[in-house]
Amino acid sequence: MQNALPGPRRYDGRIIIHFDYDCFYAAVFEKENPSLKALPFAVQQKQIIVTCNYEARRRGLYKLQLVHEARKHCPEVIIKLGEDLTRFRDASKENYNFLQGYTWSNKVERLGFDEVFMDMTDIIDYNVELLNFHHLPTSYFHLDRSDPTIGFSYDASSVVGETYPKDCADLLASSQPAPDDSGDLPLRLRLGSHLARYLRHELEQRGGYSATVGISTNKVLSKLIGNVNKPKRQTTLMPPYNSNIHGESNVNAFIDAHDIGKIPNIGFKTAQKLRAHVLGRSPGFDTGLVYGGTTEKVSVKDIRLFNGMGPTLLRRMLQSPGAPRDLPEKAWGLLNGVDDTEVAKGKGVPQQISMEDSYIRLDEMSEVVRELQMLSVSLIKRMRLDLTADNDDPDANDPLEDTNNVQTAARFERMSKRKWIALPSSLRLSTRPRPPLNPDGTRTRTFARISKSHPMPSFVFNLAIPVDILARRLVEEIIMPQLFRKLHPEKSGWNLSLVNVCATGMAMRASDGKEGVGRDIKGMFQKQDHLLSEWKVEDVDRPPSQERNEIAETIGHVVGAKQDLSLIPRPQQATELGSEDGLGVSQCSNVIFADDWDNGDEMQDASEVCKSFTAVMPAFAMVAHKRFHDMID
DNA sequence: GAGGTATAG
DNA sequence: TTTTCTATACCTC
Repeated sequence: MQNALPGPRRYDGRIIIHFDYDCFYAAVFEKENPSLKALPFAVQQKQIIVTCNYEARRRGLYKLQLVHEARKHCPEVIIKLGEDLTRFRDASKENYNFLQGYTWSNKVERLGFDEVFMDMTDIIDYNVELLNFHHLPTSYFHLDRSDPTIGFSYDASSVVGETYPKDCADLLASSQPAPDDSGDLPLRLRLGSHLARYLRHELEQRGGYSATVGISTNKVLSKLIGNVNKPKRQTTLMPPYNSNIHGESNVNAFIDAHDIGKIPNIGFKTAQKLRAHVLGRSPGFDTGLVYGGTTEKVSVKDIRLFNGMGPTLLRRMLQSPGAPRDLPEKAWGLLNGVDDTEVAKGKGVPQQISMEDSYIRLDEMSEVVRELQMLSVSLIKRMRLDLTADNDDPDANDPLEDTNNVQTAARFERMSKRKWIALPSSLRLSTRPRPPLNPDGTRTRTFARISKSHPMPSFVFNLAIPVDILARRLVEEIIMPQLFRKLHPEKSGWNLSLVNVCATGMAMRASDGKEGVGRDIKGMFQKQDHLLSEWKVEDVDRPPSQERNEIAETIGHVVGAKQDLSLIPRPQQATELGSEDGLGVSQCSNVIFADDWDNGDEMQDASEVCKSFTAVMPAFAMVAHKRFHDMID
């Protein structure tokens, strides 16, 4: 009588496994230094503890705690700085690739650095077909269709690991389809639990990462059910998934008990609207430091069974300009444990790459330039890492890092073998201005970002130029004059609490096998050097020649991009120009030039960099450089 | 595409 | 939501 609407239709034909690596950041450090495992250990970014191991949690520390509070509470705590995400990103990618190797469908999706969804439906179905129902306890799980020796032995007569509910009588109904759920869901979940246990074990053997795992039929259920037993445990959500004459479904029982704010994809805004409706007033939102502490408790059940609740009422509540069109339907599904979203297939390259830093005070031009330079260096390095592949083996992403500015012949050779597999079409600068104080002296806090975009200049795709040369050129020619200036037209008066640079709009490049345009990069560069001298006498705005287009394409020119300055600043060939007056070296960062990038161990001294740079700069670059100094001086 | 919001870890 | 450093999806223009 209370349940006005039947709820959205279930589809439980999939088996989805959700992995959540236990205190991932801490685990990465612990792998580097195993002695940390036995100690209370935490990872810090800025003034907060972003995660800590279970030894630290046992002593009362928790995620997102302020560092000084953590130290006060537990003076023995070991703390490491984790603002540079490189090691976490690398470990995450390694784990991801490892798990990806077990899927047949390539439906493997990463959520943040420490979570992975896998759709194992095809593997489970295959193994169900091969099952001998007379010998379930001595079954063999096949991980490979073509090689029957690859797999593991398991007991298919029972689920492995924890279950929800705890004391369910799985089983025995093994050969008979359960009357409450269509077909063989109990059996398939059981196989899912064994597959999960195996992968968890492999993950830990391989890389030392333990995981908390959930097994169910969709993303939201498998993610939530994993949380029931943490850490180093797995939990399977057991049937019945549909309510029947004997009682409520395990899905409703499980989901109903959650606070609305704990349901994935129901974020703060949506949760507040839902709370407001069942409370009949606006729910208090609390600015205290305790995370998730003081929001008023409204459970999924309170909302699901609220008078008149259903997609129609949700439409009235949640439909607003800017909101996703299908949010009401989605939300109604989530309240009922229904989630039809697919596990995304592995894409190979990210959609965007960004680097950012936050600041207590950043209000001077010269400091902004320095920070942007550092962020740009990191960004270009990451682009090289994540958006290029080895020419011979496009899948092998050997981490070629440029740890210094030296352009050695050996490094050049390795670089020449790399080619771009995707190109970002756009460069975006975002800032978070610290809000000015109100007339009454208070400060309205806002965390909104503002941003401007510009086409990504093709010169950043030149793999033969040291990263910080490219970064400096990017800052001087694009980021400062084109982007920063538009965000903050005044020379002073602003104060930034955050700066972010982002490469976005990845365009995949044809993986043209052996005949690829990028096969002879070295030769092309020489050809391009020749073009440089030709260019000097040309008007910069003149349309590029056909030949220049080919070169630009070779080293990664984006079709449609306006600027086509794909040039290599070769000191020997550059136009001799007078240096600018009144330039402080401090305003130019520490750029080191290779005299000859085929024999780059002989370096020019790092002093007088700005002077040297302008001296060797082609004419077109001078314009931008001059404008840059006009701006910051 | 450009700029913003919402959500996630 | 606020504290970090990201990433994705989706909205309007």
